[in-house]
Amino acid sequence: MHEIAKPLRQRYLKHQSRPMTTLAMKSPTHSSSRTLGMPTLAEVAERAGVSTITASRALRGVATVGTDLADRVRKAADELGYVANPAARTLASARSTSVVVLIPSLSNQLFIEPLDAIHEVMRPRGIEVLIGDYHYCRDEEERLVRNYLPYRPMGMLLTGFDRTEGTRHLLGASRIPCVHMMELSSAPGIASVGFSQQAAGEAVAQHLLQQGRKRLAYIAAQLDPRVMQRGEGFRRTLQAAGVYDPALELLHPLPSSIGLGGQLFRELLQRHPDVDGIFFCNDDLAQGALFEAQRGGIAIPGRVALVGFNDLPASAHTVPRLSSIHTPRSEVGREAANLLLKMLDGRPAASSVDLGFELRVRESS
Amino acid sequence: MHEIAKPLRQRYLKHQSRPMTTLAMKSPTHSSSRTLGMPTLAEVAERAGVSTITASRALRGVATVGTDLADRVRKAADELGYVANPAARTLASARSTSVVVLIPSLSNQLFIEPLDAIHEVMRPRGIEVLIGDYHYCRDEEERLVRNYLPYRPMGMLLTGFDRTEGTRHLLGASRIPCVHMMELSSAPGIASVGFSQQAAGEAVAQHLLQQGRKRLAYIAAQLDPRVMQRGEGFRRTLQAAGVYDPALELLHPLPSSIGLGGQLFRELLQRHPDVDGIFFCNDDLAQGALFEAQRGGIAIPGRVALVGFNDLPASAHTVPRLSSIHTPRSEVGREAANLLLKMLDGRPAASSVDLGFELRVRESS
DNA sequence: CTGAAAGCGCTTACAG
DNA sequence: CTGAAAGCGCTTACAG
Repeated sequence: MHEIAKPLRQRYLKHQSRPMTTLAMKSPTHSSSRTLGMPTLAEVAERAGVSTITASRALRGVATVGTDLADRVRKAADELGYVANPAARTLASARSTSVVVLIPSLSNQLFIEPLDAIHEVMRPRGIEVLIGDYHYCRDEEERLVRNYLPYRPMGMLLTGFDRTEGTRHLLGASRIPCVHMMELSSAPGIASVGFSQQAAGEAVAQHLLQQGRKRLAYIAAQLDPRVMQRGEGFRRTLQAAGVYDPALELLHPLPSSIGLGGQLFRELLQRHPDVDGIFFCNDDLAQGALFEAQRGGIAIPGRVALVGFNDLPASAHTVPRLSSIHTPRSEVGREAANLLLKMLDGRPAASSVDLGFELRVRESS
Repeated sequence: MHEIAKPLRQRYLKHQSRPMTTLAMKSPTHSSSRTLGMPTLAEVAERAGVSTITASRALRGVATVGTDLADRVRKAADELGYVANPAARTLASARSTSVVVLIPSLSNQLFIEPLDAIHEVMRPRGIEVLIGDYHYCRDEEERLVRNYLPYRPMGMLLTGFDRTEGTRHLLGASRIPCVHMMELSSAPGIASVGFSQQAAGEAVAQHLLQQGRKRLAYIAAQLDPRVMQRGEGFRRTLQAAGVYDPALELLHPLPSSIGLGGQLFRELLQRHPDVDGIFFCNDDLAQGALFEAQRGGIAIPGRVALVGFNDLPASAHTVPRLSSIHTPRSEVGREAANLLLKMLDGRPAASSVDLGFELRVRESS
């Protein structure tokens, strides 16, 4: 379609034909493609009657500039609608204003909330956030790190600790400050914000045990490190209580979903009709089980108690309402971002922030 | 402007005075804070025994470089682990490799899918995507545009057409190629990828009418332009059928949610017990109504038929399964990204891509 | 096909 | 407190 291609070409010509208007006396010969027609620092400086360095300092709020001069510069910048060119700034200062966030999946609602929260703290500070989705693949994470490193991000926000040696090495060599989200590390010098996945699994097991349940199952999907840690906590508690049965662990590698939850629930009950309590690694699985139970006339929690994880929005509303572990996902993002900012400022900061979790017992258990 | 010309000329002299030494003997005095310790193009060029321009061209795949030379350069770059400095590249070429995506809300699941799809097409091409969440606020969108413009993005992906005069003006003056998502425009020169929101509303009304329903309501929240367009299509069809009753429109300004859906459903039935069909502007509202009906013993679709919008993941699984308009959200993102890429390449492209929608009749209607 | 020159728009480092 | 000089690491524009 010509109607698109044409305008683009014409636009380019337009640029060439109006160089003087904005840029006072810049030599017209090469103001075409290299110049962007935007006011530069030099123009601001000229208008304010100061040098470019002074203008630069005034605009950055460097204290050494006299208030009167600074005012003049700011006024000139305003009048011109000046905004600093980030590329020039980054090149000259060898310091970018971006932060990279690496998450296992953009399509998993779970990571949107921290991501959103990170945006909320970074954007108002003029920091861009570059997002990397590595699709739960460590090699892809390494590739992302390699691709983003040249951008010299001020810092990185990573998910968990499970990465390749290569990634670890790249990150270490780059000396870029990193904060790890969702899991906790006690290692000194490793910044992390999250909660204990294992303790959460233990809490669910204890709760179910207290309800007098004995045949307890774990249904999980995706099987990332955090899912396994939850399972570990659950398992240990059952073992300690002497009711652990490995046959009641149903682990599926596919992403968790409502549909998969229903399916795994059916399979489990078919094979082990005596199961009386199930812990799901994520609420969507549990919700699927809930719907499936309703269709099959299986009483919840009468015959089987169900407990989910993450407390997704629907869980407080299903029939029956789903018991779940509420996880502080937005808080993790916000605090991780704040922690990174503190580290960048050289301000004192805890290296490990445990935000905890909360078991919300509702109607399904 | 003299203070600009001067330094430049002098810089030129400096360049001349240390042309060959390039990096091998970089004066150690200033390799501290300004230099990043990463290999530069000049180092690659030196190692390959060519000029920096040739190295630059070879690495960018510019055809004019001899294959032998190009190979040498690539080899040198590999050995050095060279990656171009994006800031320098952007500054020199006045062309960035970023694309800005502006969405009304990051916390609304609806916009994650297009965003994800955009990432999937842009990232592999080395294009960064900068995300702007304007919280359904036009003024905030304008602020975002103002803040992102200096980054000189190659293009912008916008949501819908409802924006301030200021935003429109900024965008127009910047001449940055834009693609609009979710809604369609027939205006020439305006690129859009989406579907007809109004037609979708009409389709729901027709479906409900065909089921013999007569007292039809519209329950909506958030009330963004697309929600209103759906309502408009719904309303018109009811009017044409002579069954429109304005009292059966329940519009709520808060974000849509499951909880709100349940509440509005209850209110509506209380005030108008004879309602026999409801169209919800989003599935979460409809799901909330479904749960509420179940709790209140209201037969669905026996007493009231329910139809949602967007076909969110849970809708195919609820009891009863929810009828809904399936919208091509990922496709919108993917096609919008592809369209933008085509425009940037000057390749022919349709200016308006209608991806349609699909009414999925399940058990609730 | 290849390169010497010039420059992109800033900031750092050094003086005064 | 202010500024002249130098440079960040690339690419464009012009020659040959």
